[in-house]
Amino acid sequence: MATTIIDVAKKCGYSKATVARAYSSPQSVSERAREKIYAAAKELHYAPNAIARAMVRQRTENIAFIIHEKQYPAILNPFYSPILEAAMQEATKRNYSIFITTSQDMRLPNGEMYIEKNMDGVIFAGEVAGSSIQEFQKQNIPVVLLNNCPDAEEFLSVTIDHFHGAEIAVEHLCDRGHRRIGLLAGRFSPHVFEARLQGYLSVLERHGLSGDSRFIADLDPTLEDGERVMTAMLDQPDRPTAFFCTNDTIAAGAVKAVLRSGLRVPEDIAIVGFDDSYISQVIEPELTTIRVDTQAMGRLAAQKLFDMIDGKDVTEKHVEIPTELIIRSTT
Amino acid sequence: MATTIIDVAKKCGYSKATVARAYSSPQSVSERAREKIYAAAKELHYAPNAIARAMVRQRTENIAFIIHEKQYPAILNPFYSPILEAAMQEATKRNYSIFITTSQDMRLPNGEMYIEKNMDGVIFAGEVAGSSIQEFQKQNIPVVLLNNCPDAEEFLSVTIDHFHGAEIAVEHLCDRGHRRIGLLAGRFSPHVFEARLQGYLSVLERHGLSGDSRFIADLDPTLEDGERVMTAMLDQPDRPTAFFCTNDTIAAGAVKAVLRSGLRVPEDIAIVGFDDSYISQVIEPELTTIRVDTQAMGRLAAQKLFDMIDGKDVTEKHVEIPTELIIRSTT
DNA sequence: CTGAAAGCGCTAACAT
DNA sequence: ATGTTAGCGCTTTCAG
Repeated sequence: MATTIIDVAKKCGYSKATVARAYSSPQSVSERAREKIYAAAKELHYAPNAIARAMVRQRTENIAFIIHEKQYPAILNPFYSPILEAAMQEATKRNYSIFITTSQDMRLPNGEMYIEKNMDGVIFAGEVAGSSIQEFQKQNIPVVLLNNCPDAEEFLSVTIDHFHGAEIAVEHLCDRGHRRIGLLAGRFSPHVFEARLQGYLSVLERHGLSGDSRFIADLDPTLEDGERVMTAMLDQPDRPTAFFCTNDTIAAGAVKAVLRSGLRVPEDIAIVGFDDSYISQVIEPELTTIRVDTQAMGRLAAQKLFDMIDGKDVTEKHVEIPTELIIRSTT
Repeated sequence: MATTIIDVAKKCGYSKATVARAYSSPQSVSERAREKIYAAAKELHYAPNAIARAMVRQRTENIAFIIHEKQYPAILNPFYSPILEAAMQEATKRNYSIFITTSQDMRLPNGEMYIEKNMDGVIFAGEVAGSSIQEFQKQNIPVVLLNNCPDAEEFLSVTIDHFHGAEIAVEHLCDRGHRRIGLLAGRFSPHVFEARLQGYLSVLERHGLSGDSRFIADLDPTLEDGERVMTAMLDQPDRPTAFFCTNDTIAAGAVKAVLRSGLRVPEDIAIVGFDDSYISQVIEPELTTIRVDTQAMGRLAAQKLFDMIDGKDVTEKHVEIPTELIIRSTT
C-alpha cells in the first residue's frame, strides 16, 4: 500500500540497504547515490516507516508523561501545564515524541496500554500508585518521578522544596506586620500537604504566633473551594488579616471571596499563593506568590529520563527545585 | 531481552500463534489454554509488543494533535486545552493514544517526524500551512481540521460560528443600553479575525451605530496586550462605555486595565469576552462571555478522525459548533 | 481449537 | 561505497 524502501530501491537502482543508509547515516553514502535516492523517494512520496525502524532498533523514541488523575483535567492544570510544555521541548530537541495521559487512562479493561505501546521511558507527574511504577520497572522501562516523594530511594525524582516555599510565603506576611495569619491548604498528596503545612507552622512558631485551628482549613485545590472556604473565614469576627493559600487557584478563589464581600485586597486581607502559575497575573490585584521554576522541573525530568534511556548513569538521583517569593499586589 | 511471545509459548506448551490469539481474540482460544497462557505471561512479566503488532497490522493506534505554533505554548492555551482534553478522552475510549505537538515541532531539520512516526490520523488545531496537510494526504493519513477554514472543501473540519458569536456578544451590549461599543480584536487567523469583526460591525449597523475606528483595535490575543490597549482606550475623553473582546484572555487584560485606572466594571466600562474559558471565572467580577462548546469540538474532531481511520464514509464533512451568550458580572 | 509458516519494513552485521 | 542476508515480535492465512 504505502511505498516502502524496496519501491525506492527498485526505482533508483540501488539496493534497499543503500536506501536505508541514505536516511539513517547519509554521510556513508555517495552524494550521487543520495541524490538519486532522494529524488526517487520524493517521486514516490516515500517516508521511512518508524514502526519498522523501532522494531529492529528496539526503541520507539516515544516517552509518556503521565499525570495523576486527581489533577484532572490534566492538561488544564495550571501547575502541570508549563512543566509538560518544558518536557515537550526537551523531547522535541531529541527527536522524541511525548504521549500524554492520566494515570486513569492506564487502567484500561484489557490492561497496560502504555506498556504495550513500548514507551522508551515514562515521567510520572504527581502521585502514583507504587504498583504502576513497578509495572514499568518489570519491563525495564526507565521512570522519573516528578513532584512526588517515593519512599524508596531508587527512583529518579524532581521535587519542590515545599517546606521552604511555605516558609518564605508566611515569613513575608509576618514582615508585612501580620500577626493573625490563616492557612488554606489544598489536599494534594499527603507529602506535599504536610510539608507546606509544616512550613507555615514553623514560621508562626518562630514568631511566637499561635496557629488557630479555626483558621487552618484543608480543602480541594479549586477556585470554588477557595472561594467557599474564604467566604466562611470572613464571617468570623476575629478573622486573620492575612492568608497563605497553598496554590494560586485557591488564592484566586480567596481573592474573589474577599472582593465580593466588599473588602479590599490587600488592605483588609492580604493573600499569598503558591506556584506562580498563569493565574497569578490574570487577576487584579495580581497575586503575590511563591515561584516554582516549572520550566526547570520539566526540563530536568526529561533530561534525567533521556540520560537513563541512553544508559548513562545518573549521578544526582534527586533534584529539589528551589522556590522564590514573588511580591505583587495582594500583600 | 524483554520477554516475547515465544518465551510464553515455550513456558505454557502452546504455540506462539495460540498465545497471540489469547491476546488479540481471546474468544477463539479455549478457556483452559487462556488460563495457562495468562499464568505463564504473568510469571514472565510478558506484555505484548505494540510495535510488532503495529508492524503487521499497519496501524499504530496513535493519532497526533497538532497545534499551530502561534498558539504557543500549546498546552497552556486556555482555549485549546479543553478541546485537547476532550479529544484525549475520545481517543482513550478507543484505545488510541494522542501525541501532542506544535506545528513548529514538525519542521525538524531532518524532516517529517510525524509522518515517520506513522500516525493513524492527525488533528490540526488552528491555522496550518496547506503544504503540511498535503504531506499527510500523500501518505494517505486522514486529517481533521479544527477551528480552521480551508479553501478546499475536501477536508473534514470542525469550526465555530464566529460571526454569530460576535453578534450575540455585541447585541447583548446594545440590550444593556450601550451606544458606544469598542472592539478589541485578537489577531487570530484571518478568517477568524474577519468573521468576528464582521459580526461586530453588522450589529452596530443594525442598530444605527457607527463603528469608530479609534475604538477598534487589533492586537495580540494576550493578557498584556489586552491591558495595554485598553489602558490607551481609557485615555480618550469620548471613550466607549463597553467593549467586545474577541477572547477571554484579552478581556481579562482589559478588565485589569479598567480596574487599575480606578474605574468600575461594569458600571463604568462593560466588557464581553469570547470562549468561556477557565479564565472567565477566575477573575472578579466574573466575565460575561460567549460560550463555545469546546468539549464537543474535541469530541467531534476525534470521532470524525476515527470514522475516517475506520474507513467509514463521513457524511457530514463540516460541523459548525454553535455559540451561546453567558451573562456574568462584567456587563 | 491449535499449529506451521510467511511475511510486515527496516537495520545491522558481514561481505564484496 | 554498496549489496546480501538474517532477523526484530507479532498476526494471519492455511491446514489439520
